[in-house]
Amino acid sequence: MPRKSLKASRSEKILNAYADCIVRYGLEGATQEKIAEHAGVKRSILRHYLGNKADMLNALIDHVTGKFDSQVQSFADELPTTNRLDTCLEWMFDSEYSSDKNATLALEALTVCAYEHPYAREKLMDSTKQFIRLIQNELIREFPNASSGRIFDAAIGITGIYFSIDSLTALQPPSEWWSASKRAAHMIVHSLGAS
Amino acid sequence: MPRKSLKASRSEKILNAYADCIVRYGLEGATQEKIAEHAGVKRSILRHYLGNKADMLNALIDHVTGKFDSQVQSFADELPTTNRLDTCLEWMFDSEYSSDKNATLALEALTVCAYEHPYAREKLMDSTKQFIRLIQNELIREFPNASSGRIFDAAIGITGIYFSIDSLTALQPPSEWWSASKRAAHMIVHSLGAS
DNA sequence: CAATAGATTGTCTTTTTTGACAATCTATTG
DNA sequence: CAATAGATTGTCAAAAAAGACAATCTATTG
Repeated sequence: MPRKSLKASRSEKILNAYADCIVRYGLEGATQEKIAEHAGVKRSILRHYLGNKADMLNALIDHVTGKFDSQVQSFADELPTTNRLDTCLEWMFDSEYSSDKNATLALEALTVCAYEHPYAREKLMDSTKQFIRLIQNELIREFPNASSGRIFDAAIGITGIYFSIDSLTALQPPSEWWSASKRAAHMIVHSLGAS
Repeated sequence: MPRKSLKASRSEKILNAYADCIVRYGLEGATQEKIAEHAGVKRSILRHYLGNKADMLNALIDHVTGKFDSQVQSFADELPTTNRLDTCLEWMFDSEYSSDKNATLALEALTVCAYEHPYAREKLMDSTKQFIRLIQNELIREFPNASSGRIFDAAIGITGIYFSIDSLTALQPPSEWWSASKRAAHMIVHSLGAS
């Protein structure tokens, strides 16, 4: 009888706009006005679909972490059977291969609310761990004889380099910083081989 | 005849409070009210000493980058003559040795305004470069025969690992992540030695 | 077509944040 | 002590942001 709900698609569009805004203006700089403008809808719509400010933030946390997680998952699924580790680093540190860099940036932008927001802290931590685990798995596959400790250290290092150069995007670093980051990640990999 | 100005000391105190606030609440979440409360002064004082919102932001940019730069400088100055590189990594990745971690965190919190604020972008870029250069210098001292390219790659990697684990502070990562980061940095160093 | 449930728009109020400035207090020096 | 220049406080107005809700429009189905 009624008309079919647009809640799913509208919420998706709004939350994507929200994520874009926190990357550009910061978490508290992402006002409802700006979000609505980015999403191309009226501000009243935000409330209609996502509730008040606190509700929206919770939805955003789920959205951003969920999006990141699924991207990590498909990233892993699409890795080839051979040369996986090199391909992995290639994709991570080459902008041309990036499906949607904003997922990582939004994740980082959210961390500022972790102090006051335990739920955000947990989810962000989980997503971070999952990404580290992805790197761990690829390292294990390549170096089955390396100790789990060294594998973990390497995974933390490579992940850190990636997060770092990614968050530096706002400063518009020269492209050499990206290639240097990639080579630094390779250094860690080689160090694993020379155990 | 007049009374002596407190501008320097008051501005310092206020800007430190401002920096603390952007670390905790984000750049746009750091309202004048909160800054004043953290600094233990009335809000009117902020305007008296530092002008309006835009003026305060500019002052903050100078303050944060200046503080970071001077800490990097004294960090370099205090390094011993022997075993410099190891000590360097020790200080970077051990919370007990950290003089004031907030300097790096404030730097990172400021990057969100780099999109709209070219002046901030420049200064943040300069500070980042200076830090990278510090690492480069220590690497060169330890590995004078390594190519400058590999030195740079390693410096970018180590710096990235540091910035990354530092910014993860908000998520309260286990202390093992810090030690793992340190060992990852060492992996890069060792990789330089095995050229 | 008629009824329903949801979509969309518009407007108003309340709260938060910032801006502006007057008024008062206090240290310093001649 | 008296005058000065700066410190400090307090108050009000403007603007920005969020909250609330009524009114209207529209797709869907019996």
